[in-house]
Amino acid sequence: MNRDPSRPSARVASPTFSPLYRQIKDFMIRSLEAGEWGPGDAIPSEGELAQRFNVSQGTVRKAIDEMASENLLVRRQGKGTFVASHDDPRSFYRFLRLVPDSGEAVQAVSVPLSCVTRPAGAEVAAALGLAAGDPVHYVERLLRFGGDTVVFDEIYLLAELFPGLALAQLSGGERSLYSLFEGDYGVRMIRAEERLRAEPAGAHSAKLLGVRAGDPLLLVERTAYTYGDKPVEWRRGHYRTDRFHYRNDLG
Amino acid sequence: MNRDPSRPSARVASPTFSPLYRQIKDFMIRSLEAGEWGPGDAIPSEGELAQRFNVSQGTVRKAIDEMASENLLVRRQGKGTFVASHDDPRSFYRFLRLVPDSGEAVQAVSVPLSCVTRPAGAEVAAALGLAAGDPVHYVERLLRFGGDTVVFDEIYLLAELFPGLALAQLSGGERSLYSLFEGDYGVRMIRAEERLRAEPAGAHSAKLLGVRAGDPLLLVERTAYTYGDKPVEWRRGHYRTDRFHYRNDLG
DNA sequence: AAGTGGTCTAGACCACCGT
DNA sequence: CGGTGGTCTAGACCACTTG
Repeated sequence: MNRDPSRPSARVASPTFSPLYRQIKDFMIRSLEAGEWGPGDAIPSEGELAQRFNVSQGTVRKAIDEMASENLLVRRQGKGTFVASHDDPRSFYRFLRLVPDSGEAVQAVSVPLSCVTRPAGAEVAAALGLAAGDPVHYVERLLRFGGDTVVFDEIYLLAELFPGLALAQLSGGERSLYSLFEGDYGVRMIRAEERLRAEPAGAHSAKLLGVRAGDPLLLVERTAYTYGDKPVEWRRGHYRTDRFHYRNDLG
Repeated sequence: MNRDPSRPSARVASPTFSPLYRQIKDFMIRSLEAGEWGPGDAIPSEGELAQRFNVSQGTVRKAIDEMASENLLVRRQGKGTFVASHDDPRSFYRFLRLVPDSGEAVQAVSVPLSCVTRPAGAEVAAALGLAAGDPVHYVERLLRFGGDTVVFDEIYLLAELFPGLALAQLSGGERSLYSLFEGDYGVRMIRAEERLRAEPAGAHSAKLLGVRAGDPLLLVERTAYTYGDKPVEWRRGHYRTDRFHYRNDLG
């Protein structure tokens, strides 16, 4: 990694200075982005990476530490370090904050209703960094928790990243959508921003969720990003919150 | 810190094993809890702590790293490490996720309406770990953003921790409540859990927020904790979300 | 037993901050 | 300038997992 053996602390002389471990981290993120290591795979051991980059193990360690804290990698003592995957139950509920008011968590089941490709409207285009009219997939689906229909989602996806997406493939049922996107299209959701509001139920939402039009619903708008902070999905979720609530921890 | 100089990696032989840096962290948290270092104060330098605990600087560093990532301490390069404070603008908005839909953040102003002491109801007692009937302070207040009244809060506080709390002291205006609690009563809020729902506005909320009864509001119930995960505050916030929204990042 | 991540040390130098 | 945190090294040993 551009090191001069004669000066242990030498760094790349560059206008945009950054510490060694961060350069290594960036390099590794680029490797993830390029698909060199796929979700669930083990990456090389710390020792091997240290040799490869010609730095000490502690420096590699610090790079991996940061990536693990950003949920890009998962460390498992005695086994190795692995690329995070939405299949892993550990990171399964990272993007679903809805929990039942009382009692144990029930498995969420996704019920896709429709899937079409159409030109993006102004709002969707802005959220996804597209021009109005660019093609997006539009998916409607419900989320059920043991018989209760709790969420109605309207989901917009960059069409170019999900070629041929159709209703049939979305019927994974218990598999999360992000797990499916990751496995079938190699698109990994890294982080998301959500905006929450209260809204009166529209006629369509009310019917699907079994409430009266005008009843209060929790509106959750989400933009999800892959590597490189590229927005890939925008969704509008309508949540029924009489028996479930959205849980958030302020650390 | 119970080390044996003849064995560099020696640890305390104890049934509840934990690494050295974690023991040091726990010790420092107890020091914070005991008020040895107050909010805003500088703690001793890494080198001095290393000497005091008879460990290497790297070990102290790792303890401090964790505490900094939990927002208990704040590092400032070249200056030192400081006890986090709600006065610090950096951690000012850590517990307020409400932001205007568009445009820049406006300073929030707190308008206290009432402050009384009364016995806790069942729900409040459960949230605060009290017996029903134990005394709590009950505070009503509004949150205004540049003329807009956006939030109506009903706040319950452990009475024993805030002796003599009265309406007059709450009129800090631009100071956050948590900053006031920390400065006037030495009670520092460390973390909080929130539960979000949509609710129809009640008559009281509707009047205060300038909406019609039955209009959808965002209901935010929060339990806030001090050191030792001790619940200290429970509040129910009614948020008007037509021009503001609750922002959440899923990392 | 071999391989991995996790902890700990001792010491060096760098970057930033105040005086 | 001296003091602080920030980076980096080289090497040791511990704890966990697998064969």
